[in-house]
Amino acid sequence: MSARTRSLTHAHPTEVSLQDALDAVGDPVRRAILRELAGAPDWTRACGTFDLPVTKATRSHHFAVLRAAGLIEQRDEGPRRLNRLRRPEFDRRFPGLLDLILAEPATDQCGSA
Amino acid sequence: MSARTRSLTHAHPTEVSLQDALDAVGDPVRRAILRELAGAPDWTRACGTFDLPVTKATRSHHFAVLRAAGLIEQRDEGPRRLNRLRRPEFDRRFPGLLDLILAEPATDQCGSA
DNA sequence: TGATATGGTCGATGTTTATCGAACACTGTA
DNA sequence: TACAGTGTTCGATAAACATCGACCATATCA
Repeated sequence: MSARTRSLTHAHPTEVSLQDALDAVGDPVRRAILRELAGAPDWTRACGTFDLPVTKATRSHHFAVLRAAGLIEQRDEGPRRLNRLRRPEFDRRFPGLLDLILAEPATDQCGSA
Repeated sequence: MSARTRSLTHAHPTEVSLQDALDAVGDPVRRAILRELAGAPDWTRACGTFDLPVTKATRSHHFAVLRAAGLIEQRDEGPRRLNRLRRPEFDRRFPGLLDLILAEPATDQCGSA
């Protein structure tokens, strides 16, 4: 993680388009991340601790998309990168959307195996 | 329109997955259709009357996706195919989602030009 | 019957994107 | 310093999918 990369993890977009939000939420792996994140206190889950059927390269990609969409926030804690669901912020911008995602039952493919 | 095709336009799916709903709503052209449809009484708009930046082949494809997702219903009226937004049904299945789409401002690209 | 209008189907094309392995960067520890 | 653990970046690949032109089917009207 370079200094440049680290600074980007803290910055979250001021205004996210509906298109970006729907794209972010349109992937089942990313929805699994959101559900798993919603079930834990803030800043307790590192990226590598999620139960996902993809390699760490793909995993890193999905976290970047969620970050760009304003759905999560990240903070470096030693070698790991801890996550927080930006629930109130996202709810204010897109009321009801996150509730739909979190209400979705987890599949065999993505998480809760 | 064959008899087979016509019967399919009336049938709408009993249970739509969140994935299908998000896919359907993830395209800007389809969101433009939904917004335009929401601004008119039921069964007053034929497929060809929508202001869309695509050819009729693509248009027909988008209407089929919306139908499969349970977002619209279609009925043949002579040579045209009239549409109805299945708003109460969709709202009951995915509360808040359609509201987000309809609240989105129309772009230059898709509709309300 | 022919002409016109509406809409669907088919095959091809281009773009987007999810995915992976490999290499790299950083942190913490022995 | 060396090593192990965590996460990102890069290049390549494959699968979806939005798009189009061309053709087909149906309905209405002259």
